[in-house]
Amino acid sequence: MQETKKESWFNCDVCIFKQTICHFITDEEFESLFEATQQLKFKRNEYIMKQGAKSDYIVYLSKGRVKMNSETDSGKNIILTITNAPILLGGAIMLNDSINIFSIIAIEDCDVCLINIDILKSFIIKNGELSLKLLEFLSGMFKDSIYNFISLAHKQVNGRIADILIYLSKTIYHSNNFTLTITRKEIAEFAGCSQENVIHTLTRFHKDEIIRSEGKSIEILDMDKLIKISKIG
Amino acid sequence: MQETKKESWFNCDVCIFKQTICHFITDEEFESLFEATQQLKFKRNEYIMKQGAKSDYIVYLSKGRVKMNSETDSGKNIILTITNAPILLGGAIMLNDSINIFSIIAIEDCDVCLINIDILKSFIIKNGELSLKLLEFLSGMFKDSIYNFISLAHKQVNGRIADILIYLSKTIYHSNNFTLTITRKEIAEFAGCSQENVIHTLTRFHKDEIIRSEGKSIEILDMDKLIKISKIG
DNA sequence: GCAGCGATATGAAATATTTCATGTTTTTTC
DNA sequence: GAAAAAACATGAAATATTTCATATCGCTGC
Repeated sequence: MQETKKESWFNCDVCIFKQTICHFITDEEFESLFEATQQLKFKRNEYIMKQGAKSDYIVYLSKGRVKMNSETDSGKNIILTITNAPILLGGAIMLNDSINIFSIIAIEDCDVCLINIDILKSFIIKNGELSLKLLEFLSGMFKDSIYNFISLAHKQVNGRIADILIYLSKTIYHSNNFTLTITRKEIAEFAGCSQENVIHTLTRFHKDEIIRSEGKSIEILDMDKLIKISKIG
Repeated sequence: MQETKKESWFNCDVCIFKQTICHFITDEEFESLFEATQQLKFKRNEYIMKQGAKSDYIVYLSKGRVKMNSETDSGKNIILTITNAPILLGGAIMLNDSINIFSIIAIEDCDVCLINIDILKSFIIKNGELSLKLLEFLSGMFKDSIYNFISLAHKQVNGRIADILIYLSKTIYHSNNFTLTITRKEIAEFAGCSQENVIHTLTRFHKDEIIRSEGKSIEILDMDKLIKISKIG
């Protein structure tokens, strides 16, 4: 992890967070927030936010993809959801607790700004409209994790793998033909089943010509069939 | 469901929501919010908020207990969490969407105030500190549902039933000896397994003298053992 | 107070999933 | 470029869970 100088690394001109917040605060106020912000790069599998740790910043993910991960004492993981930049990741502030109940981990190389919560809160207190706007930003990831919860609880493995393939295609990679940036093990953690079961299911979908699966490369051949499997569960 | 006159039903003097919000808004502002608020009573199994419906209010549960429920097209249910009064239930506003992705259903007779979102938002815009306070109120239910998600994903049925018994004892009924206000079927929907599996597990815990189970009456005999089962999963 | 319905309970058979063992392929490190 | 490690793949056995059939108990409605 490499700490960088201000504005010498990320292209702040196209930053959606900056564009949004500058509607509500002055340039001077933005400068004070920016001075307190850390711009960092994370490599795949590095922790952006650590479960169990205290946290006094929120994360603006300007580039890359992350997973929202929960780990048991015995080292078992569950992925609550996966998400794309650009996005604001609230972690603790979202759930009103200073201790993170899950980790946020890079699944690809990521560009991240760590934004000081106390300064941000001081702007929120002065400008209530800002809080509604930030809430708008912060809620997406939780919604997706609730959809995953619902999938996990309602469906058998076929339906869950179908859900995940659809989610990856439509929301993460924006293509029916994509190169995975997560392993089969991570897909299993996302689906709440064993790695062998994921591999068996992907193989069966490949044989049924629903997908074409060649290592990390996945192509959705029959989205309608996949959606049908998702619905059946 | 019975609509009632203002202040002729609930004891508003002890209302935590009123006490809290009156720190941030004037009596006149409170009056205008109150005039737009509906005070309602719900019986067990009545819908306070309906999945798939639009919603322009948030719910203050002043008395009773509710479940946060998701239903599939085929009628299968999952309970994301169960919660006690007094609590503020945000539904859509929490996830920044006007359509509810889950239902809130009474599991006992409930007293509820439906609070107009637009009026509340107009206060938030004027007073940013209020938004932080409301966020504090609104996040608890989601946090509990995330804990349930994590339990569901990490653990086998024994561990999940143990988790639920602990949660009911410590958070819902505040006693090691309680009368259930949910059925075995609802416990199964909360645990994401079959009703027979819940009954088998409760019977086994009864035989192992971890709990005493007599119909709706449950007593936790060995909380340490239950916690151990919860940890093992 | 009784009949009917819903909830609870039990145990066995069927199904879904995990675990295990082993091998192959791909990626990473030196 | 090669060796080692990680990821992927396969199939069978073991385990967890659901489904099914049946019976009993408790609650609701008339």
